[in-house]
Amino acid sequence: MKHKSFDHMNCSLAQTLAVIGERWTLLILRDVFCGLRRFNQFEHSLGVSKNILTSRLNRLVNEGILQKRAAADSAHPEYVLTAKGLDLQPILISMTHWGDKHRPHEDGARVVFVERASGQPIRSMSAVSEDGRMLRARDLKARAGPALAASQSHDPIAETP
Amino acid sequence: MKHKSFDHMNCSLAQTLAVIGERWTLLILRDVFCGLRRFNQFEHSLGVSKNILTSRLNRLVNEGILQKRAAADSAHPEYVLTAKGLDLQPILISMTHWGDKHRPHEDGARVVFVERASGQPIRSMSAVSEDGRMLRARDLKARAGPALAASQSHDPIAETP
DNA sequence: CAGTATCCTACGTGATACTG
DNA sequence: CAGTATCACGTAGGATACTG
Repeated sequence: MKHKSFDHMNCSLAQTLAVIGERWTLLILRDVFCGLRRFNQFEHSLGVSKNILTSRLNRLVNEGILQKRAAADSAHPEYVLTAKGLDLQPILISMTHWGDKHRPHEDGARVVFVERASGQPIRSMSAVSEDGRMLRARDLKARAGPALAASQSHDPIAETP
Repeated sequence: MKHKSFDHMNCSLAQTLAVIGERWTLLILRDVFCGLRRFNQFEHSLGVSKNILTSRLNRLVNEGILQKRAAADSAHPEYVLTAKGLDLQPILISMTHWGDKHRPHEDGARVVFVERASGQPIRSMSAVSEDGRMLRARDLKARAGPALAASQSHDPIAETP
């Protein structure tokens, strides 16, 4: 009667959740994306217990999302994103945009993602067609890929209100 | 000594996690995006207990992400996405893309998102500049917005490996 | 500072029986 | 079919003391 694992599900979303689906994990990653690197910093930023933080960091290292290494200037270890971890950024940004829009702060945006070179804010996250047009949710359709044999393909969002 | 709630955090990502951060919630939403609408369908698709499913669906309805209504053709209730729910799509797609890339199935993609009109697959999710260029993770920077008063703005991903 | 090591709680979860 | 209602269980989570 253990908790069911998502690992066995043949679903890319479930696979992702199996890795970053625990409560604190995405908040830790947010901090890493914001430039925090040390155990100490995470602990104070999040107010999370040491044992949980340890466990989550180890998990992320084992999954190849973070790399643990000795910092250049000090003897203290630090955690930095791998390429695999950097690839999580669209997820983080999408969630941040959604929270900003649908659970807004009265003073406005809490964080703004800008292009490093120009300082200009990015567009809100959206699906984009091959030739670069922004697509709304109902312009899309999910189709079963080669790894999903005989699954009936429902029409994703036909006639939503 | 309760579990800490994320609600009070002044962070858009935490706000989002407070709503959709529980284990089953995103999988339920995936099913809704894939066209499932009825209690029965979710139950069989996910293999989740009725009580959990009930609780999650109620939560999503209360948050304004799903709308519960009587189906046109039958007396059975059905759950459909609201506009607020449809806005979650970039999150779902981002997570699906990540899972497909970093925990791949040997046969290839499990699901492909295509443009409804053309049938052509969409681009992989990415941040996009105001003038439409795709931006990589390290091209971006997070800046504190108006609602984040005196928070020190670390440099997000300076010199990651 | 960066963890380990304990101990404890309660929430998320699961199985199943029951109901309109 | 679409839930409610119980009951039981384990894991995430939390607090704190301790260590190299």
